[in-house]
Amino acid sequence: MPELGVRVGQLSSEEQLSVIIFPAGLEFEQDILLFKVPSRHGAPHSYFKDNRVPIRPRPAKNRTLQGGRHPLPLPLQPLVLHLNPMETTSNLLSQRREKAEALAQDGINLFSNSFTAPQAVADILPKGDLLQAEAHEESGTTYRLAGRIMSMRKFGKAAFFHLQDSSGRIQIYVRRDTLGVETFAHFKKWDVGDIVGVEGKLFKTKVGETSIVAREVVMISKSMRPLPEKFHGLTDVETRYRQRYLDLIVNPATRETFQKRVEIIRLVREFLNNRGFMEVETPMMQPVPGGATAKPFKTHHNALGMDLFLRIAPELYLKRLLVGGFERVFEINRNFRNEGLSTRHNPEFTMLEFYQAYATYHDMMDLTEEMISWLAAEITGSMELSYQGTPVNLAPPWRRLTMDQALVQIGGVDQALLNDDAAIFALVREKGIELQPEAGPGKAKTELFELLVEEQLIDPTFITSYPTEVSPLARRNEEDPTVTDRFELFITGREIANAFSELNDPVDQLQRFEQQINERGDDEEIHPVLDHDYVRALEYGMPSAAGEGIGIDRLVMLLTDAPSIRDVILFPHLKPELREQGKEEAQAEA
RNA sequence: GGGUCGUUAACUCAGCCGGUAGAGUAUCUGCCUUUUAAGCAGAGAGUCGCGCGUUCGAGCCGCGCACGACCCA
Repeated sequence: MPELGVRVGQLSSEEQLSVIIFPAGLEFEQDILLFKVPSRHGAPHSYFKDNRVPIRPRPAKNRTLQGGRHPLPLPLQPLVLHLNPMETTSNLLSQRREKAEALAQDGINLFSNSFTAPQAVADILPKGDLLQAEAHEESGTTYRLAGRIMSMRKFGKAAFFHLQDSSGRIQIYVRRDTLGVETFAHFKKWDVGDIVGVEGKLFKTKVGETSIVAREVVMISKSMRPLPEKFHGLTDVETRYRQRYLDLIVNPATRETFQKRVEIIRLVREFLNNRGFMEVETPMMQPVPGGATAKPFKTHHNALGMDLFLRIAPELYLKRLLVGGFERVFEINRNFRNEGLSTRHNPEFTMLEFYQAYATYHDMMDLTEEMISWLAAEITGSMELSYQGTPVNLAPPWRRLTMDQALVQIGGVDQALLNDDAAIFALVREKGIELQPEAGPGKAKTELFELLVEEQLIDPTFITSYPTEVSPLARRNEEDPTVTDRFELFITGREIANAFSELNDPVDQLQRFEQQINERGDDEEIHPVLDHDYVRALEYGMPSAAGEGIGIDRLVMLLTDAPSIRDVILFPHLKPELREQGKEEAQAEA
């Protein structure tokens, strides 16, 4: 077996990178060449197509491969292969391109802008409507539809396809003797995935499917890529998240989920507007990230020469509006937290916050119960639903427990321990929870609650009387200052809402901010900075008030039975996938 | 951050003990004017995620990396 040398040669054309293969040590007069597409990874990839032995030269210009490793059955005589780039790159994409070019050469506009004002499929085909038309017979008015071809059954001189628009799907019947020979010939180059316009009358097929027999068909946008398979669809979750447009095209359930999401947010606005709340917009970029304890994203404003933070909560701005005299305000917008990702956490998520003057957290509980049970009925048609196989009953009234009651009744903690700080710390250690040294008994109780109780709260449950220690912005309870007038709402073991009677005593607020900073001051990532302006605002006087935050994404998950927050966010954050980028660029170059 | 699993044709997936990469759909060619997972006949299509190693030989074994899913922290 001869030794072989492989050398990366020069581009023989714009599209071909040639690789010269020659038996090492042999004299030869003619280059032996080989081909294939340049890779964007730097190293050209090539292989010897005839015998399928891969050769992978490195970017390093010359490299000798050991003979024994690569038993290439190369002839000792020089060999010249001429490979046509069109042949070697033949694939689905180029086939579509060729088809499109053929249509274009026949004068067909592949991206026509002239088919306007179509009707909606749903207007023609209301659900359950049985058409009056007799089978096999055209009747009624002419309809005009536009949408994407989702399936295609071609015959020699006729075809059926399904057209999908944002409202639904309808079958279209195409015949050569209706369209004319020329148009039908063009039509036969249409593919699943193309966006087209159709005009024609209704009829019923043999098996009774209401369809439209096309009198006219127009190409609106030629698709250059094949859609995922019709039967199994697109199931790869990574592709579904990265290429959400594809997911939306082929998976009706995805479309429904996001339609429901939009509807939920619309209904929330309606609910609050009807109760006199006004929607406001407060800064997403804040010089002092406040209103929650979380790691913020940092950015920089060049002209002002200052760092800004994407907000972790709108709370402090909304309460400034209470000071300003807007007595009922709400905001639905994104919050950003620079923390881990999970099935329940996305770095940006949508939060509803609302504030009502002259109200208490008890009013918020009533309002929340009413709003969410109403939403469920509107969206799912029932207050009893199933989340990931677990039945959940949202019908009011909802259970209300203090944290201590929940620890005893659900967590199985001995009532006697609750007023004994030492015993609580002992139990925490016994459960293997690690606490910061400065953590007090309130923090310890909260940790126990999260461990022992939280995930068992399936049906909606308000947990009240949160320790003051873990509630820096909430008003103290007037009878027991160690707890606050606060609740969190849990459904399916997850926190859905957090609300409290607002702290409006500027002296108390300043002290709590200072205490927070003393505890967290060394944590640069949390950036605890005292918001002096907020304290100043309180000094002017803020009405007594209650406020609440509801995680919209988690609420949508609940009402759409979505297992992951990524299923209810159109474009969830993913790490960039280099391989895909490479493919795209290679294709763009080709 | 740790563990488990996954990554093979455009899509959905097989691939045994390490021995020339397979199917269905999609695509292409031919036939086909009521089909609907249309049908019949034929054909083409692969960087087996990436890299290194072991081996005469790696989709398969080892190590590392990337991306994703789930669980844990």
